Amino acid sequence: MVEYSKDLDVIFQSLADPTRRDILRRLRPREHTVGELAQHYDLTFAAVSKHLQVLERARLVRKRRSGREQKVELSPAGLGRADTYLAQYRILWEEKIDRLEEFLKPNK
Amino acid sequence: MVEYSKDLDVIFQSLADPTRRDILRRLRPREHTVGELAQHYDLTFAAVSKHLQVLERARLVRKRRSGREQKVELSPAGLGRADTYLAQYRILWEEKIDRLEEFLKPNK
DNA sequence: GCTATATTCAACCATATAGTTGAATATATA
DNA sequence: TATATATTCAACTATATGGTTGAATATAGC
Repeated sequence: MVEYSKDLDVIFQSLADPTRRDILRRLRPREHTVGELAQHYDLTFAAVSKHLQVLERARLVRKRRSGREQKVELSPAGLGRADTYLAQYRILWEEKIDRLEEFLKPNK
Repeated sequence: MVEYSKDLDVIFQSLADPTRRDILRRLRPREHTVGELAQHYDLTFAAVSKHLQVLERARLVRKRRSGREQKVELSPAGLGRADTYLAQYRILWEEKIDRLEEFLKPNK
């Protein structure tokens, strides 16, 4: 009865947390190690590590080992999936905004 | 320390539930009453009503009373906000896909 | 091999969330 | 006004989530 798409559950759930969104923001320009990321938050290392696991399950980030560190980078998979989902609704709200602009336009 | 944006918390939290995404899908072509929506789910009326409250707080839907019914329709506000957020990352994953296409292209 | 550094795992706790049931409210109609 | 229909509210329950602490694992370097 419900179009059940577990991947969207996990992706949107991941995006619903401000610390996780902040991690994504930091990863935008470049990859970071887990430790580098952890420094910026008033949380335990373990808590940040768990946030990264959540982001990884959602395929919003990827990790790869580099010596004793783990390098974390953005992954386009999850972000693309979320974006594709919202694209279904994009026409709707763009058209509403168009109508608003039309309404605000003085004349012609 | 964290770019805290409560509206995105609420919007993505709303989108993380399959029943709520299904409700949005049903509202795409036209508005529905709460009762019409509730019919489609194996949940109590109250449960569906609560899902709608969550969607409303996220400004993903709007309700307006019409006699003893409540008409529910999509609201562009929340959807637009989520879409704008993801747009920051769109370049990233589109460029990754471009690179993939480039890689797959036979030659030239 | 021993020790330090980087990260994860396991167990636990508090709070939030999705669901229920039954009562309350709002409106339409006889 | 009384009754039926549509919806929400309140109280409660079970499970999920975000956090902690302390132990475990993996790798680097002496």
